[in-house]
Amino acid sequence: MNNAVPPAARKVTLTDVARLAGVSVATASKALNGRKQVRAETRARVVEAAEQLSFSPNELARSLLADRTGTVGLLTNDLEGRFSIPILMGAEDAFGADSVAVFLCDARGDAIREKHHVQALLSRRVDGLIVVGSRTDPRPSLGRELPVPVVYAYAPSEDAEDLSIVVDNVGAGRSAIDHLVSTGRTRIAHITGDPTYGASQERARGALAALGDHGLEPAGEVRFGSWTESWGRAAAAMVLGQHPEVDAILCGSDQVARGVMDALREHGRTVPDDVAVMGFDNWEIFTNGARPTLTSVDMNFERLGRVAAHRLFAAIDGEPRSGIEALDTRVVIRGSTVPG
Amino acid sequence: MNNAVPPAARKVTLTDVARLAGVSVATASKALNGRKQVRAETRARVVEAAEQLSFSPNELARSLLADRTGTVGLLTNDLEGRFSIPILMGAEDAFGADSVAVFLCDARGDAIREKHHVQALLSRRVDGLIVVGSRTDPRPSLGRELPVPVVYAYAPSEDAEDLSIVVDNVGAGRSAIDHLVSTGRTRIAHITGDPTYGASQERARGALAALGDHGLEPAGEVRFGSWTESWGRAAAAMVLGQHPEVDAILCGSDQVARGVMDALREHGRTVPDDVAVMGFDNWEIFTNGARPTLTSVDMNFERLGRVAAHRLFAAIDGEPRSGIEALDTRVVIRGSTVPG
DNA sequence: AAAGTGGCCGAAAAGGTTTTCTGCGACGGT
DNA sequence: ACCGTCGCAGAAAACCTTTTCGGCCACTTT
Repeated sequence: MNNAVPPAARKVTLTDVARLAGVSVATASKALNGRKQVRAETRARVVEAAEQLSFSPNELARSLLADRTGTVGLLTNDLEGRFSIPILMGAEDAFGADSVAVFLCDARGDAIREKHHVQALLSRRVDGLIVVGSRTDPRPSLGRELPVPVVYAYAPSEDAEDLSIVVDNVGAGRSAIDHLVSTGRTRIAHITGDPTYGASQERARGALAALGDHGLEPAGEVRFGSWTESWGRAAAAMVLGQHPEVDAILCGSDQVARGVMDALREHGRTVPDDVAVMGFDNWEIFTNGARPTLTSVDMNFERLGRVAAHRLFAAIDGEPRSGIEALDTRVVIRGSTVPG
Repeated sequence: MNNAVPPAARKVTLTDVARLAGVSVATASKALNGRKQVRAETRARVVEAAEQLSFSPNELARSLLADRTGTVGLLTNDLEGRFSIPILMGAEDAFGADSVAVFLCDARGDAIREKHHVQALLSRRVDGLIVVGSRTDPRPSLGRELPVPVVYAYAPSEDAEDLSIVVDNVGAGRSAIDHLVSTGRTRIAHITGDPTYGASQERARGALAALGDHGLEPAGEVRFGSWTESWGRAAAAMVLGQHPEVDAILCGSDQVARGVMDALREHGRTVPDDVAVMGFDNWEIFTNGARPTLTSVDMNFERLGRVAAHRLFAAIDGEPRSGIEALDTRVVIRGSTVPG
């Protein structure tokens, strides 16, 4: 009947344990940490005392000596965002395994606030930082002179000496086209989102390159707009008007794809038989709600977070890297490109 | 040309500052902390020395003395979830203002992992905890004997002695009906999600109560299913078959509402002229993508996070509360209930 | 029996900061 | 000229843990 959560973990210190066990603090410390310099019987007494008092060592004091705190800072810029969260989960996952705690900060895209947070994290002596961007476009470096390693995730640092882990958007565009072509499509249009986003440009570049490799011409220019369903509807209507022969539409995001599918249905085209549709991001609330369910390119954000965390570990352990590491993506095939 | 981020923040300690300023560490400390026991000229010298070395005080050492660390733990159970994130943002927001850092932990719904995380947080001497649930249903308490205050957010604790901040789902159901009735609707159906969720039950209860208050009968039984678009489509078809006179459908979530709107369009009913549609959660990617845009009940999650953070502050400062505090919701009116 | 060996434990320092208390010099008042 | 006061600076303790080093004892070896 011992409580898992101690009644008074507050003030109980190693000194108390030592006193109860009738030994010195030094011995108590060694006993609890498995050092070899202590007799089995003594160790048992100390362990029992510690349990009885539900002793929990003060990590602050421990960190002060070790100058390793076992904490890292996770600096994000859009906590509400579609991208930060899975990355954050992956990182939390990779860290959480061992005894690392994660400080979460949201700078909300404000450079001032970001500097402030970095300072606060440094004063808490984090062992490292992961900086998560909200767009794939390069972002300013935190600087080379930080006392701890930094890994940039999703949005790369402008400084090539920093280490950045990003998604291969060009490759994602290529693999999307490859998939569509492999299902026999040849008259492919591309409707995407905000042209100021690096992601839309890179995906389009990859898609066009792959079309070229297959000896195909795109069905009309790439259509940039916004990352919304309504743009998808509008653009799809335009494509159907100008290129009625179209047999596949690659969409810059799942939301755009939803709009496109709506418009296709209203124009009497069936998916995937008349026209195949495909999105990016594999946001399941969109892909699985669609009729038919939506094929999409998964950006593997969680893996990105995990990789970033591992690279940070390596850097903390003295194995720094630099440059941009692009992770590949994966096509998740559903009903919108291959029949039922 | 001084770098905002110091070249060697790593090892510079108060002792270094004191030496450079030609004073003792005690005086340096007092100078930097604005204590009154130091001459203005001396203070200036210390401050200058600190800046020159870009000194950043070691919070660990400081916390060790103060037994306030200025950190709190945020324990969530679905980091990917729709609910945790805004709550987390609100909390981060409320904390971040001052100099509080947030430890983020995701227990992934596993009680063992949760205990583990609590222990880890306590050993890092957090000043308090916020526990965010993934469903509105009550969850087991962490126990009364924790050495720090705890606030439960979204999912209340089973122990009434704990303090829980939740959303008023019953009130949300009522206000939804009130809105529909105020737009002249009288034949109202309710299609909602998973019946095992407290949220669906409570919203339904509130909706039925409000209907009664207005002297109205619901158009058929409440239809429970799942929180998906496809359920919305299926249920809407059933409602139209059995109650063709229906002039409004209240949906248990925005996703369900999207499905319902799809089905209505396919059955030739226009929204909102023939049938008004309304959702819960005000998830903007769904509400704004819909045609017409979707009226929804906003659960004010961010405010919930902020309130939880403030209550935690109060508790840390010695003003604990207990019981369940329900926050009200707010109807966001869009095109699906009132013509554009 | 003296010297050496090994096992076990405790004293003390270290880590960086804040706070309390003591001390020292200058100054005003008588 | 002496005493008390005041302003300012420094020494030291405190927070909690880990680690190094020295010491003690019992035992083995010659």
